[in-house]
Amino acid sequence: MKKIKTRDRILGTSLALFNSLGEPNVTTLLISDELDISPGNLYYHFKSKSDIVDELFQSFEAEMVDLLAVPDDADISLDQFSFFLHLLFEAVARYRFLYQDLVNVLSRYSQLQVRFKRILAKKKNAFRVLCESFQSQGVMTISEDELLSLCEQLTLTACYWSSFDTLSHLDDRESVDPGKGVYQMLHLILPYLAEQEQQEIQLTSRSYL
Amino acid sequence: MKKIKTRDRILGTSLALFNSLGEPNVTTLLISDELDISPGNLYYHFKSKSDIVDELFQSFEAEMVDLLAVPDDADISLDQFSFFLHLLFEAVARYRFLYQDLVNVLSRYSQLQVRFKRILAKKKNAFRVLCESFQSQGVMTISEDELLSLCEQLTLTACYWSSFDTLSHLDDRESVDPGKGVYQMLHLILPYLAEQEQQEIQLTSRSYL
DNA sequence: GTCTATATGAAGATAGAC
DNA sequence: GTCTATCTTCATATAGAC
Repeated sequence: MKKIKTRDRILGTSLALFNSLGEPNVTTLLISDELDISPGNLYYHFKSKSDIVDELFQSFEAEMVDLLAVPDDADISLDQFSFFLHLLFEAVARYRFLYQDLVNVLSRYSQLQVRFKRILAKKKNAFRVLCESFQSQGVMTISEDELLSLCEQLTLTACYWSSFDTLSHLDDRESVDPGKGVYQMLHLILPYLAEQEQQEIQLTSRSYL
Repeated sequence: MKKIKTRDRILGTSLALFNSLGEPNVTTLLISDELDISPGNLYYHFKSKSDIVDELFQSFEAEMVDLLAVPDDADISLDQFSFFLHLLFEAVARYRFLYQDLVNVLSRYSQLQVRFKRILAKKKNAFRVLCESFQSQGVMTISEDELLSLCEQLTLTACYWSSFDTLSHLDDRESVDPGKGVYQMLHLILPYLAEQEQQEIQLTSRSYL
């Protein structure tokens, strides 16, 4: 029976509450209440609420940097791409409190702005690298203009899909299914794929619904 | 020299502040300060802050209902569609405070949830009707699955483009250019258009950048 | 209609005992 | 490490004079 450190319990509970209620609606009192510890105790471990947000963001950042380190020389298969999308949506969903009130969060924790933008740029770049890999394999045909627009669209969707999906069921905000997001993303690249791959994607993507 | 009623000045200034600073960051004190009136005066005209939000939402709702009343029997040209998108993005931009912190706003003003969802459904339906018009004119070819996915994507983009774009320049939040949003939207339908219309769209859409 | 003054309450944060 | 008690700040909102 391992005892989890209070510090880590605070982080875990904060993340869960942020995600389900929205970060601005979660007070330090609510966090400590949920953990059955005193507010004072919470402030013994973190000198401010923004320190909690900071540390959660750092985990998010680390996960994303790790995930988005896409090799730009290897040939990526569509299966690998789907898997990548799946991991991406799961990571975003795990930290969805950041995206749900993005403008608000970034304006109140302004030190996160630059770092968030950097992740966004990495994301867009990863999509570009992946699409270029598809192109060089002859699986994708697309003009430069359309490629830029597509990558922008993929990035937008990767950010906001889970928030958009949440709108459909604002009541229970606990569960998020990344499946539909992956489905949408695959359908974005679909028109630019070769005949055979289109059929392949249409089959596999359907399983995500 | 027409004198604008204080009540309307409150609405206008609130909207401007909400859009540029984010609704949660705008206090009633800030609004009255900006207007050089006393907080008490503000509360003479609106019994609570949520009444201001409510009334702004009502204007937004009215504009959207008006705009989204797309005739489902007429043939819509691509030019008309572009124009429609332009109006749509302008309307969304004018009330972008709603979208920037959507989850937060809808959770704190829960009476808006149902109404917002209704607008969202209308939006998606409008896109569907428009695409079906394109299909019946022989301008667009698309399968049922793809059409659903496309309409979802158009709706998502119509909601979040301006927030996404804002991320690129979080410093000056006053100006929003709907052009790039329209460009993205046109590129979403592009792959499903007939040869000739593709070229047409590529030309006109470029002018939006 | 508009003001000043003030009540109320909540959230973030600290001090000091155990 | 954890608690209780308390402080500060600030936002919403009201009362009553002009």
